[in-house]
Amino acid sequence: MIRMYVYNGLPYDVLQLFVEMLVSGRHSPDNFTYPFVIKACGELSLLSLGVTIHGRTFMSGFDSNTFVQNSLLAMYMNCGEKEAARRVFDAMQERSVVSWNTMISGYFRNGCAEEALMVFRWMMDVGVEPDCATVVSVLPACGYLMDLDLGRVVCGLVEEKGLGNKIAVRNSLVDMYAKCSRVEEARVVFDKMDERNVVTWTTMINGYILNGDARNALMLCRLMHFEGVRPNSVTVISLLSACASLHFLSHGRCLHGWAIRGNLESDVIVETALIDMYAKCNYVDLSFRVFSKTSKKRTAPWNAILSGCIHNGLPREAIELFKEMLMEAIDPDGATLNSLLPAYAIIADLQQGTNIHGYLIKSGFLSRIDVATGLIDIYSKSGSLDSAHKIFNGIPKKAKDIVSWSTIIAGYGMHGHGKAAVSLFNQMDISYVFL
DNA sequence: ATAGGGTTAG
Repeated sequence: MIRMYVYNGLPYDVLQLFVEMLVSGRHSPDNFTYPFVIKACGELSLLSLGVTIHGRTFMSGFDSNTFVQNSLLAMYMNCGEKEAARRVFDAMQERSVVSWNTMISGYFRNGCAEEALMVFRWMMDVGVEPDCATVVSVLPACGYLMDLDLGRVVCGLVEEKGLGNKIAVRNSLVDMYAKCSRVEEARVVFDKMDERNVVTWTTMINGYILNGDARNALMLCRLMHFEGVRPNSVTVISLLSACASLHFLSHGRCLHGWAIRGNLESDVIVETALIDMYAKCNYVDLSFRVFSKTSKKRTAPWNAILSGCIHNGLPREAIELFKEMLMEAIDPDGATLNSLLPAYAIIADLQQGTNIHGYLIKSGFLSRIDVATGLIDIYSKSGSLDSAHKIFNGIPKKAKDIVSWSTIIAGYGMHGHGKAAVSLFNQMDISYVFL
């Protein structure tokens, strides 16, 4: 019964049934029950319940069962508790390949790519035989860290051990090469595949875009269409960004059509990408048309329309939209402000600049270096070099970066204070220049 | 019977 709920994706019902089982007291859970229940806790990110059940497995002696331990590893990793997972892993007497794979993918998903590679190397050192899941867990970490050498080692393992039969394994190889800036090698793997799915095509298309080759990305789009593979929302988003960077309006409109036919256009991320594409093609009216149909409960489409207004020389509209956004109680984020602040720098109105300064203090966004830099630019373009310098001085010394220095120096320069600009330039840590 | 496994915007 519990298994049926797991297979049908009903983790909450799994837990309910487990509680009923405990309350009735007629049956006690065993080493087959616990993995299902622990998995349900992980899926729902119910850490405290997971810890309680971990305690129960300990009391009943099932915590030495490898299946139970592996499900605990996965549960802790799903809840972001990598230290707890590591403690379970370290205490394990017997580790299966699943234990190692869970640690590798768990570390990577929790933002610890280095640890993921460390576990993989450790696994190889102790002579554990890798499988398909090992490969698809370790390759994203290689790509993220651009560790091409290790990526090639894994590629060698795939050939040597014959792990390349699954499409997912080849897909992750394509992605790894593309992320390591080896788009030609990615293409070699791609061309050698005798079976490809929508993820394969999307990964290769995205690989070209990542490497600044939007034209080849769009070329591949034709081939994909020709082979009868239907794009999903990820594919459409990648292709829209290619159209945006090339200002290919007609191709972008065609993709908009694909999105509508594929029922993808109500996906917020797709809507956001459409708004962005139309704006970058300088058709912000079309961006507004898409924006008017979005749910407006999410931050992303607002950010896209704000930056679209700036791109199309509409700073006042951007400011109005931001006010509307606050009225609708949508939470702005760092990206919202990075899109908005240039609007104030363009209109160069000191009063309005002071108003937004107040908002940045109240909201706490001023502690972000990029936001503070945006405000320096607003003040210097509005003619208040004093205020600009005060903001600049407010940034801790070691947090100052090349952008904040350039902004304040440009401020002095544009007001004809050449000497002050040069003096500031000389105060700047010269190592920035070479970064 | 039970555990792990690919691509995602601003």
